[in-house]
Amino acid sequence: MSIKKNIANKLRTSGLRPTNQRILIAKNLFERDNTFHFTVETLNREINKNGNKKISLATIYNTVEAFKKAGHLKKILTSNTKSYYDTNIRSHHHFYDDETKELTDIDYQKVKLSKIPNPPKGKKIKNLEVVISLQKL
Amino acid sequence: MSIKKNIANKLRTSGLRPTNQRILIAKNLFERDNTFHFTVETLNREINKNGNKKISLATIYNTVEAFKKAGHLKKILTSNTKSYYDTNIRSHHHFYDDETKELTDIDYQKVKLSKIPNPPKGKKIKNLEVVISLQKL
DNA sequence: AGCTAGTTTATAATTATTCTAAAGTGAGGT
DNA sequence: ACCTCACTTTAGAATAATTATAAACTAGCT
Repeated sequence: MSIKKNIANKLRTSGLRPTNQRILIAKNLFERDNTFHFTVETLNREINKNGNKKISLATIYNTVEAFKKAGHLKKILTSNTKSYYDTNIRSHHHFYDDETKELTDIDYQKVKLSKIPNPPKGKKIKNLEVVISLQKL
Repeated sequence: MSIKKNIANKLRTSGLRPTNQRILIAKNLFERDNTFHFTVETLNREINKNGNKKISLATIYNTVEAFKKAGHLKKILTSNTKSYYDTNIRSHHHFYDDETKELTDIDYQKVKLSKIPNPPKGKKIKNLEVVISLQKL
């Protein structure tokens, strides 16, 4: 099956109509060897770089949000004012370099929590993330 | 010594000239029984609520940033597009309720990490924070 | 092929933050 | 107490990130 058909099916099973824009964005996000950390801005740049037909920024915002809702993307915690997303949706942790604003994954097995608190009543834990902020030596 | 004098000295020793605005903001932030989680918006509302003379938003931004630099405030990690600050500067962790955008402290001893990664070379760890995102049961 | 609800688009609107440059003020010296 | 001046504050403009609007487009039916 072609990549395009493959992606289209993935979208369909997520309840998302496989439009050309969504397929193109999905191809850019998910057909990668490594996980991808991005903002709407960098994703847009990436798409244009590959010589594709330009996609409206609003569509990129909508699509990224739709992919997040469908569970294909995760929002990353930062102390920044713009939103970062991650194609790695497994529970995992990050280094965050405050100077360069660069995010890198931390290997899952490199962090071990021996104790975590109970959630407040009426709530359950949706996600647990460790962020280690870095600075120059 | 009066509260005002006390705050003025704290500011002076941080290299910040104790202006009326800074003293008023500091009073609102640090003369509390509990730690305070806030955004510039909520802080501004708080100040106005107490019947004080209005402070320019730009000043609040400047002051909060200056207090952060001086080590009196910490920026909190969220998946939000606006900046949250915390008057609790000790290393500690948070619950973050994605629906209500509410932040609460997690008792330091309620989280234990038994393993953390080495920082990348050339970098050292500035801060480590665990954020537990919550959702409705 | 035609219909329709879901999608995309350019653009406007909104929100959060930073910049600017003029007016105000704390603190040291007189 | 008064001067001076570097540091602050201020209103408003500028910028940046995101969301809303409403007209045009299109995937997936029949």
